[in-house]
Amino acid sequence: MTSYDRGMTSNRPYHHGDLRRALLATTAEAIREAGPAALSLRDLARRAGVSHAAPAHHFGDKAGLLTAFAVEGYDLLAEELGRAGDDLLEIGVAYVRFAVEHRAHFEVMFRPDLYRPDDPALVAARARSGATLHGGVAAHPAASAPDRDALAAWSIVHGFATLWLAGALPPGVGGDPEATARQVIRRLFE
Amino acid sequence: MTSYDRGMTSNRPYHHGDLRRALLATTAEAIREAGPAALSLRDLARRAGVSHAAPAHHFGDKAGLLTAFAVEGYDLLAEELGRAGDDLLEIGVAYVRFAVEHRAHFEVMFRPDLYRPDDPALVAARARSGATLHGGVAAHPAASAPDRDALAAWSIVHGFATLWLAGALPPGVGGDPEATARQVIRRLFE
DNA sequence: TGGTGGTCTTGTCAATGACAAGTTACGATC
DNA sequence: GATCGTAACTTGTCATTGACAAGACCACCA
Repeated sequence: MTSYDRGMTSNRPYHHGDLRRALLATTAEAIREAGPAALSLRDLARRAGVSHAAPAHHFGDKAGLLTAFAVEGYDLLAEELGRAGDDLLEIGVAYVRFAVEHRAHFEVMFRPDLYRPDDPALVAARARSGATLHGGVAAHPAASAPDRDALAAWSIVHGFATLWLAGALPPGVGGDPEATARQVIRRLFE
Repeated sequence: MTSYDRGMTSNRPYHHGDLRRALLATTAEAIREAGPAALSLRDLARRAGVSHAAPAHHFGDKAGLLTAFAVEGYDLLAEELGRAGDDLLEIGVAYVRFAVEHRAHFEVMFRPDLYRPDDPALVAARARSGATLHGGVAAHPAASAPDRDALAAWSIVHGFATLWLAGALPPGVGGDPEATARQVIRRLFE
């Protein structure tokens, strides 16, 4: 029970302290529970224990909040991809793992109608994670046509992750997305 | 200019005649303009020239409308995939073409949080298009591991289509999604 | 100590989804 | 071709939401 969980008549301080960060965390939680379509600024405010207009102060409007959320997602993705090293297979697996573990971020990132895709911070963050992915492809020994290979690799991991998150895969596909993804990606290298 | 384009004080008949179909068509139009997030039942009603509560009569609620819209999408997809014949490459191209030409349907179909994925009509329609896709993979000569190959093929075309629709691909990727998709899919068969 | 600006609140408005209750007209049956 | 059942559509209403305006609070620094 943190300070911003208290009711409004309590001794909760007027200033939250770190409302912006708290709202982004709560956004992930709310989206995980009911999808991005059901996200409500007022619900976020209630969860954070602040007034209904507090979120707008930090993000302007709903699109502003989701823009910041997408930036956070692209930064996280770049970090995870970088951690995967130079092996293209492992980078692909890391991409799928990111989608599964940070599904809320992933679901917003590729829905540009929900935020402002032209926002400078967003463009920069997207470029960073794009460079990381493309770098992994270029380092791959079998890269005869880097551009096309990068697109094929990105497509297959993105498609798998998307279908997994949408629950569109048949029940036969087992419970471990990473292991299944590894099988599928390997198909590209045979 | 059909009868339901007239204002409410005109001689527009009380009964629309084919409101259900008209609403589904208008749904595609509205989603193409502003994405599924901005879809409004009342806006659909205004476009169709009926009262704000008319859509609910045919579809129950917003999720009901989108369920019917997704069913329509899966039926269309099965039809287009069937038309592509037995060649796996052409089936994949047809999948991408469907996503681009019917982007509104495609964007709803893979967003189960927007509708009722358990609806019997939807389950049936999804099974139909799934069978068509899987059948194409089984007919492919190089299918050594049909399940994994089907998943890889579905992933790569779905991923490409999704990235294309999201505008996530770098500007270098040209203006013709079908031709680009063909290159990418071929990568699976080399 | 006094101000200055960022943080947050209260109040309000138009728009929306959902629901209830009433009205209109189609079509089957006699 | 009159009657009646029922489907199609309307009007009215309510709680919720996003956005905005105006003001209250408070940390920080001169």
